[in-house]
Amino acid sequence: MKYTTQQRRDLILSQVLENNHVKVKELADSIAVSEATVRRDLKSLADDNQIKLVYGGAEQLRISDFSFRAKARRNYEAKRVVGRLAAELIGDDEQIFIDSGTTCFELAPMLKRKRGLTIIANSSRLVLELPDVPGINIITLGGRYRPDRMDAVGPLATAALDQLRGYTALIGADGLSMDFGLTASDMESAFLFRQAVQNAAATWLLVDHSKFLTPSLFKIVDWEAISRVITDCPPRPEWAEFLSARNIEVIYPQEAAPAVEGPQLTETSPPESPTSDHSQE
Amino acid sequence: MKYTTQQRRDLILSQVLENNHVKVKELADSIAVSEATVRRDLKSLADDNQIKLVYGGAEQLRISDFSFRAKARRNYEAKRVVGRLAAELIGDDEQIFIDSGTTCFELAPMLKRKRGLTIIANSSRLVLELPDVPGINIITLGGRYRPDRMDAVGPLATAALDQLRGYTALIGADGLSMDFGLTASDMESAFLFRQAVQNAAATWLLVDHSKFLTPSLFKIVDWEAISRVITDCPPRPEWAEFLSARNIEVIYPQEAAPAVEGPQLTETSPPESPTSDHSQE
DNA sequence: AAATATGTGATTGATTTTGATCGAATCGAT
DNA sequence: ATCGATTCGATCAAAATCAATCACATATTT
Repeated sequence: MKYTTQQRRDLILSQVLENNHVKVKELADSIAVSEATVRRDLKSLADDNQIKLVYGGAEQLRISDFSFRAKARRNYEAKRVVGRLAAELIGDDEQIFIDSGTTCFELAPMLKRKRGLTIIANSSRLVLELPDVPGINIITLGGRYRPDRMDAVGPLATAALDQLRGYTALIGADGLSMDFGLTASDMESAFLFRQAVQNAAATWLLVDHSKFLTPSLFKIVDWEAISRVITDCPPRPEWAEFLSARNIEVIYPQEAAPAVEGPQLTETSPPESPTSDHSQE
Repeated sequence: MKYTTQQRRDLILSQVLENNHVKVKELADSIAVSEATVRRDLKSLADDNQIKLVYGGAEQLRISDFSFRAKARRNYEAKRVVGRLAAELIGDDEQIFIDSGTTCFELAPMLKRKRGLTIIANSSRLVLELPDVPGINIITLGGRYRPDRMDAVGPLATAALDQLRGYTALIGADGLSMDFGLTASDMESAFLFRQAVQNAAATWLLVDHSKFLTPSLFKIVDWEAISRVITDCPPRPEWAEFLSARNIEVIYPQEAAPAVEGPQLTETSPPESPTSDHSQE
């Protein structure tokens, strides 16, 4: 597999962020390029103040938004698949709320072609990622800003949300439980998203398959509030039955992998993703 | 499968937007056209500022706030001086509102040492620049987000501001006029800052000397609302008299030269002798 | 139908990136 | 401090990619 320079550097950067430390030798080995190239890449990243060079390799510079970036890299491809599916279901001239999690974050770049879209968000990181095109209106929620998560929560955020109705809420969840509903590991996010869902005209749940395994601490909402689940592979039979019994539509990729990026899906290795050749959906 | 040129370019563009980068080879392979054609398409898209070319392919272009940077560069040193002066006047455990202009922006990095500070802001740009230290609480105002200015305005912002009182408002202005008061070139900012000033316990005006010359279009507030003016050099006599008559405290660097056009103050401590022989401008 | 315009693919020379080599610098252990 | 083993940085040839050009096919206009 050959990468462009940018792709390779991006890959190296995520390696640095994931593990704190990388070695030139290991990188050269894992990406199948020469050590000279790896050194050039590391030098370039260091010049951009993205990493810090150390003897034998490199390590990350600051811990500031490490947690988010590390989280975002986890199941990255699965989240992208979910994001793309969700984007396809969003029409022009709609109003949507997007939560501040990493899954919904992947949705942002896919919205560049929409027109007349209104996006409500409490995450600065998401807003920065949103396209700056005339057709898209962005509404941010204020509130207590949390630098590590780059989002706003608290009474002010809730109050702002209370001024808004009729949108479609797109939320992720850290965990799912049949009897306890959607859960998050962060209390304030959970509270805010609950409010967002309650005011929404409809709510879609965006989760990758890993979320079906591990429930989290704080409840967001019950299953009654959910009208659609968008995920990256077909749910297990018991989940399919559970969701269908509650009249919740489940959406996942229809076995057609987009032509250009078939081999990318191997990272998380979801159950049988047939790498078909060029087939349009 | 045959595409028209436009269809092909749309397809390529969405590939670039969805994946972060694409390679010429893969695109040529996937769409079944020659690499020359793909390069022409990429070039065309790049000419339209839709993507960025990189060696081996293309990637989506990063959001750049060029306009903001260009503006911030103007009178940069003067703004830094004003920012530092203002920071020195802010005690621990205070609450301040900071406006979204470039002058107040320079204040942000100077607040690292403060403890228990609460900062209210409507500018993402500013919030990103604020130090991420435990002692500082940040409150953002939501509202209609303007990507070019990276701030939030409109009814939601005003409503959020109405929940807050008792803070000190630090605002800049694009222009000053003795009879018309503080003015801004942007209507929505002017409206929001007026609200901020009206709810504030005290208001400080942060301006560099150039603002005393040119009034702008939209009025923010009258001089009655201002309790302090922080600037980079002593005001001209008529302004000094005007401000003193209104009981407005004027603050400027002690060792600063009288108001002159052009020569910027040196970064740390300007020398007492303002007559640098090669005063070039 | 002829002429024109536009788009495509192949070729060629220029440019960029990569990999290998070698001396210099750095680290760890004696 | 000295030695041995890595690692680094610079240099250069090879490989990959790019930009320009030309010939040909297709669509559009006259």
